Amino acid sequence: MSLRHYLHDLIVPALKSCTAYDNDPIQFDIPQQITHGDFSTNIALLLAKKAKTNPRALAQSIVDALALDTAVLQKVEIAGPGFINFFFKPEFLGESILAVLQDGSFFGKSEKHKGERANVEFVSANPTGPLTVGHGRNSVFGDTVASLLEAVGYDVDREYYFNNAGRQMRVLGDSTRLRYLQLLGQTVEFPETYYQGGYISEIAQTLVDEFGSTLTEEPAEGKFKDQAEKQIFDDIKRTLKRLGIEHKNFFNENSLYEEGKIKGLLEHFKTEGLSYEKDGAVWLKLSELGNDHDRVIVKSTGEPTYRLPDIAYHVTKFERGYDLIVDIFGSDHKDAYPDVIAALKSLGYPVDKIQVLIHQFVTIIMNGEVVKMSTRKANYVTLDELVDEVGTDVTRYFFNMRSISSHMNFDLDLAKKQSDENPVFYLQYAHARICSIIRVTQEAGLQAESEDLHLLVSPEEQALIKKILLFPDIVLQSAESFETHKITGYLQELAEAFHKFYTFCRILGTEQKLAQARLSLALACKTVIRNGLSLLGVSAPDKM
RNA sequence: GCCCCCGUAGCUCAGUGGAUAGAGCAUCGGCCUCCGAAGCCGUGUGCGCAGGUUCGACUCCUGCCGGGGGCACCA
Repeated sequence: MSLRHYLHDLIVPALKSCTAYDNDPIQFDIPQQITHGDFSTNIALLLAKKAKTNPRALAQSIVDALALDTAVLQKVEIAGPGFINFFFKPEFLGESILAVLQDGSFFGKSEKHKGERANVEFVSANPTGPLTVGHGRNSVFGDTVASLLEAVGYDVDREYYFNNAGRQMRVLGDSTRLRYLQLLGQTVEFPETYYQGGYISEIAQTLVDEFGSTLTEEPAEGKFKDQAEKQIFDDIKRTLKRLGIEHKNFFNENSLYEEGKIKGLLEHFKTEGLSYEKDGAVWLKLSELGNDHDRVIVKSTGEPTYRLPDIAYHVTKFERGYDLIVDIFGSDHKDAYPDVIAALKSLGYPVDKIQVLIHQFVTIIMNGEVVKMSTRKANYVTLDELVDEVGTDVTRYFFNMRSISSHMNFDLDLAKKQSDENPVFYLQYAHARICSIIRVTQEAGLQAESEDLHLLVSPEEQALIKKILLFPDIVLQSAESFETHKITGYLQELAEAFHKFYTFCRILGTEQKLAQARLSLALACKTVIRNGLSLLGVSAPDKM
């Protein structure tokens, strides 16, 4: 049980005894000043209005009603306008480290959402070219959100939605065909609007190697498209695997047509009076569902627009029984989802189970200039190239350390040149340092013992202990708010607390009982760093 | 014109309506006969502007200014 839970359970009976408390959330802050206690709550300030009394008086009656255990809490005081500040007993905090050592790799996880199933859809790039640095943010963030959800008990399916039909893919096939013909020595014009990337020629070369010149009459949508799709998809999966990302499901949009989902949906909209025909196209009456404009769902050519399969796709997510449906999009997709959600709502689905997470774009800076990226124009930096330059750990850490609502600058030159100064090394160094301490102290015949953890009362020890005990709260908050950067921020603070502990609290040369307790604390810290980095998909090396 | 995101230290960014707004990098200055100096300690007159909401606003609301993205019978 985290310290916050302890305080919550302590204060609720007191609140009920002296206010009209009806399960409002109770906030426990960690004050910036240590003189304001380990935790602080503003509950008296919030409830004073309802109770028609002044906050300090209410705080006093709450404190008077607390069933205090003096072995756990040293002091509870009222401060300022009516804050209630809690001071834990240092010896109790020291002994709490035992739970971390016992839980090991489970520490930080919980079973709050056990029995619930979640679908996290991310990447979902169509197989028209290699993943770019821009896809990196989506990929890494999505995978980490999935890991966080698993850590709080969800059964998570990672899913990749793709479309291997339509105009984009026809152009891809024809681009490959033209490169093939060029490789055979024919002079053909290669349109500017076609895929310009060098990978197209590589695919064409494999066709030359395998089939020679026998494909000159082959249609673009035959072998050319198939081969391009296969090679590109293999490439995408290989890139993702380098980042430790593996999807359980690859959902092909085409299966929605094959299984009649599209047709059924169209008929449903028609019979419900939610669609109509105009100018030879079928429109969805989104204006009646609370959105601004009606939208075309079937073009006058008879081809559906992306909205129709997107709706059908989300219907399958509900049909597959997920309790939580997470969609991770770049900001260019933000105009699409309100239409999809409105349509799903009209179909009677509980759309509050859907969480749409939109990340802002990554701005790539190369040679001091902003690079505008386009797969078609091939002026991108691939995700593979980024991993080549800075490695998996730095890539994953970097994309996770910023809030997704912020635009992100990615200075490639800086990332390459100063990778030694990347914050991820600060954490890994702390971990490697602890591993080294364990090696050296073992050689000196010292073992970690949990008998005397109450001896850990110095400021540096207490600061580190409090950080460590906070980890389960951070994991839960990060998971439920879908914010991976809370983990990276926390780990920075944890590593800082450790490095200070290391500097001021020596183990070797200290009285044996205290030395054993300190070694236990170092071990607990190692456990949390490792667990935290593991959530992020970053390695925790024993040596660097 | 409409919609979304952003504006916090020289730079990159944190900051669930709480008490004296933080970190990393950069600058300058200290600390290794002692468990890893990839570390520690010190060093800074910063919340775009103007109103409003309230006990309290970087945080919520309105307007303005500035930057990014999106507004197709493309996906």
